[in-house]
Amino acid sequence: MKKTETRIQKKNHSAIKSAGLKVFAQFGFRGSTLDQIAAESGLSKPNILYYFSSKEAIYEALLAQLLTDWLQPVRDIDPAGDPVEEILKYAKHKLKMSRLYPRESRLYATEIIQGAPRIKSVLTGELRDVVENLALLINHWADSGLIRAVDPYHLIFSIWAMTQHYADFDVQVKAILGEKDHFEDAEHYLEDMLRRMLTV
Amino acid sequence: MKKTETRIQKKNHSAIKSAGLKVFAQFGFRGSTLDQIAAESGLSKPNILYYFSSKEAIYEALLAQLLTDWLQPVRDIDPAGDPVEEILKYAKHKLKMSRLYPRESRLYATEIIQGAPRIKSVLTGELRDVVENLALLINHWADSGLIRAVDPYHLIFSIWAMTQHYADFDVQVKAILGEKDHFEDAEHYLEDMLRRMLTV
DNA sequence: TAAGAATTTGACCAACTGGTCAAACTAACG
DNA sequence: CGTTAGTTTGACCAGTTGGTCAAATTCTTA
Repeated sequence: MKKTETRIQKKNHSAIKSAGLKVFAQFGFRGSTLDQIAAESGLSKPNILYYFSSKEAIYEALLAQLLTDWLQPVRDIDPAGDPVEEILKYAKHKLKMSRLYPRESRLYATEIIQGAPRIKSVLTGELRDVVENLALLINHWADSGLIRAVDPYHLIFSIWAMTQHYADFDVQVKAILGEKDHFEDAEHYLEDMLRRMLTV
Repeated sequence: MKKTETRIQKKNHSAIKSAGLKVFAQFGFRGSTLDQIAAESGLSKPNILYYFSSKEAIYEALLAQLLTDWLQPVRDIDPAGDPVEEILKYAKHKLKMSRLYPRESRLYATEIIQGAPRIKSVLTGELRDVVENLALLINHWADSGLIRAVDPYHLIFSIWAMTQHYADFDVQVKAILGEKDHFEDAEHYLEDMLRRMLTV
């Protein structure tokens, strides 16, 4: 039942979302204007509203996409794999997302900081379930003696915090470390930390 | 040369800053309105502008205060103290700030995420210097064999990221862990992590 | 308690906001 | 090529925004 988009629709939908991401990630929902998105996308304001019914619709389309991309890698953790390597794989994946898609990370961060008014139900629903399952798996691994016993929730939080930090606080990191790429060192540190935490 | 504030000035300056903190921390600078701050503080909009020359002036007063409070505990680290305990003391202090002053943390986070347009010079100046000194100290401790050799910058980032996470991502943490206080567990996890990282 | 200083406010303004709409324009396709 | 569906826009609107200002009110202090 999915209407096929025309060539122009495809192009403009994506141009608007791309511009919206740039603007919303920097100013948050209320701080962003349709005029900014219009300027950034190269389309006129009425034209933007021809493709999305409102400013809010653009924002929500971005959030929806984001949440999917966010949750998938958690689900991809293999209960049958090597525990330390699986957690490390996940952490490195998140770090890579911070490097490649810092704006997505910032958009998510501003939404959460503002109290997550539009996605609270996802947080207490899908996200919570996914995290709970992962926590159970980590506890199971610990019980089996495959990793050291740690609080699974705070382990997950620490991975999120550390990886997203490099996207969200990018200017601060760069102010301190300079402009050269610091992700390699970050990955090394993260790996070292997780191995120390998880190795028996 | 500091003009002494009248009783009313003292009261209203602080009421405005308190209201401004609440509003700015949630919506960012551009997303916040003077009307919101007026409503929150119980003062009229023109009255607010009698005490602060502009919306921006309120925001900047808050940021200035924040940066001072932020940097002091780094300076308080004692080079003559026990390295692991000093770092732990600092990390716990930061975590306590996240618990007691989450709005300050969120205000800072939104400013940084938005590219730190008004405090970039502080980041590349004062903050950078303070962090550089701390990094030198940590390296010195490592050279003396008092702690394990770790990248001092990423160590600092990991402390910032993990502690501020509990303030900035509060709704997400609560969505996953429920409403009960989780700071005790967080502190235990943080201490465990740092000891593992730093102990030779 | 009266004068002067400090405080508060209602009315107002120009710029900007998200959004509408009819008309004009362009692409696609038989 | 002509018709129609899809696209784009200029003009416009009502509500909100940060900020001003003169007048009114309240405090302080001699």
